[in-house]
Amino acid sequence: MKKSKTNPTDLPVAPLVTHKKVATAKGVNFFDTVYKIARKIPKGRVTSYGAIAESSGSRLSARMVGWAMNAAGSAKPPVPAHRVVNRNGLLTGKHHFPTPTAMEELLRQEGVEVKDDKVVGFRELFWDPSYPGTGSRKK
DNA sequence: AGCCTGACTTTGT
DNA sequence: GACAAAGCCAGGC
Repeated sequence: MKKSKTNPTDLPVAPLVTHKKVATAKGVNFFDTVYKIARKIPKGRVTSYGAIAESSGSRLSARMVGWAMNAAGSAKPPVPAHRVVNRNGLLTGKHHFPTPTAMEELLRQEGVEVKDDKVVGFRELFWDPSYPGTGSRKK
């Protein structure tokens, strides 16, 4: 039971990038999908690339999510990439931020405690785009 | 046009 | 429990 995208909330399609043709020649922008989901992440909550990837269509493409985030810096509206961490709750992408501390700083501002580059209580703060109500992990 | 890398994840040994 | 390999898609060279 993981075939349908299950978009409980029919959110408007992202305006996507204008000045650039943003990848994907297939019609559906993987990036756009990722941005859409990433923007849905509630404040003070975090999610994993795999969760986004799964909601995007395939969790196998978790890497692409990270790649998309890389482009997210130029995406509008800005994507809260700081709320996206790896499955370990580790801020793997912090090095890609303008500053190596920007990510954890942002998380702390939202009430997320970060210890040793990893989210404290990640399991509790984890927000699954497919199960926003329960907020629990599928696993 | 082809090869390599990349902010991940899962499974197997 | 740790290490290695495979799979996904896209971008850069």
